[in-house]
Amino acid sequence: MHADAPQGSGEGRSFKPVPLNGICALLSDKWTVPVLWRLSLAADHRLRFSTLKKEVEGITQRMLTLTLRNLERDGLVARHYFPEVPPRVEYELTDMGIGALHALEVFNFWVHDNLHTIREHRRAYDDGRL
Amino acid sequence: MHADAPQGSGEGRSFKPVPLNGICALLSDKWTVPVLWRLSLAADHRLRFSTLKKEVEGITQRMLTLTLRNLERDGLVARHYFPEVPPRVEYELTDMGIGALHALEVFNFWVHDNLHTIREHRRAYDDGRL
DNA sequence: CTGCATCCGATCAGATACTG
DNA sequence: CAGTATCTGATCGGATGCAG
Repeated sequence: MHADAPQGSGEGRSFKPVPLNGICALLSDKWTVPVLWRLSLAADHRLRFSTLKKEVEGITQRMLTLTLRNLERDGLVARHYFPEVPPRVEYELTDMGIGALHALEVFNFWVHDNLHTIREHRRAYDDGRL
Repeated sequence: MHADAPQGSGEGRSFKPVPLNGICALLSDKWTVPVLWRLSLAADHRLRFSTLKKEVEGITQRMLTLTLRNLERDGLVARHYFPEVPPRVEYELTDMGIGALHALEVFNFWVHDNLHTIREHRRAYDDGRL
């Protein structure tokens, strides 16, 4: 556990000052997390393009293609092409992709726990602004 | 520990399907994490506007203002105004702000551990594309 | 089925100038 | 010092049409 890391005191692991920028951009891409998430729910972490398009709420074909390209480029997703007719393509979550999702779990829980409070803050703030 | 959460099996905590969207947007705002981070490094989690502007690498006045407004609105940062001449304003990380940063630690470590691998994947992918 | 190309409106973010 | 206002180029993302 590294519950106190921000202070940078000796915790066995030297704490690098926000390397988040750059790679973090990947996960702020609006569709990357939903896509990774949907893949993680599949039995073998594999889904076809068309399935993803259907089941990732609201994504367009263009955005799904771009998102998958970036994820493939970064090694979070593997692309499997089957030259049949009609063609079939499956996308598979790699081990690193699974790791990324796991690394976001704690944050996910935090959001879940604090969503209500944040919403209230927003309402209070907006009320004072009218 | 909830190392297996994505499958949604009973782990004591019901796993909500990606509530990340919406609030997650906050933290994908490019400047929010750097600003929160810089505040967390201050002795009492407080810094003046001008200090932040100087020490958050590359941020413009406009973006700093907007970022701080959003963080204040969400309750992650508190604004303290001192009506002196010249005016002074301090921004303080709230407990919730500290919590948000902690919730991102695991991801931060993941990025640190995988940055090199991701870069290599990118290079390999880009080479194949020329 | 999968995916690329194009057009186009909406939003983002930098630079600059001005105020209490 | 700590903002606000405006202008503007860049990027994002949706819609549509076409191709292997």
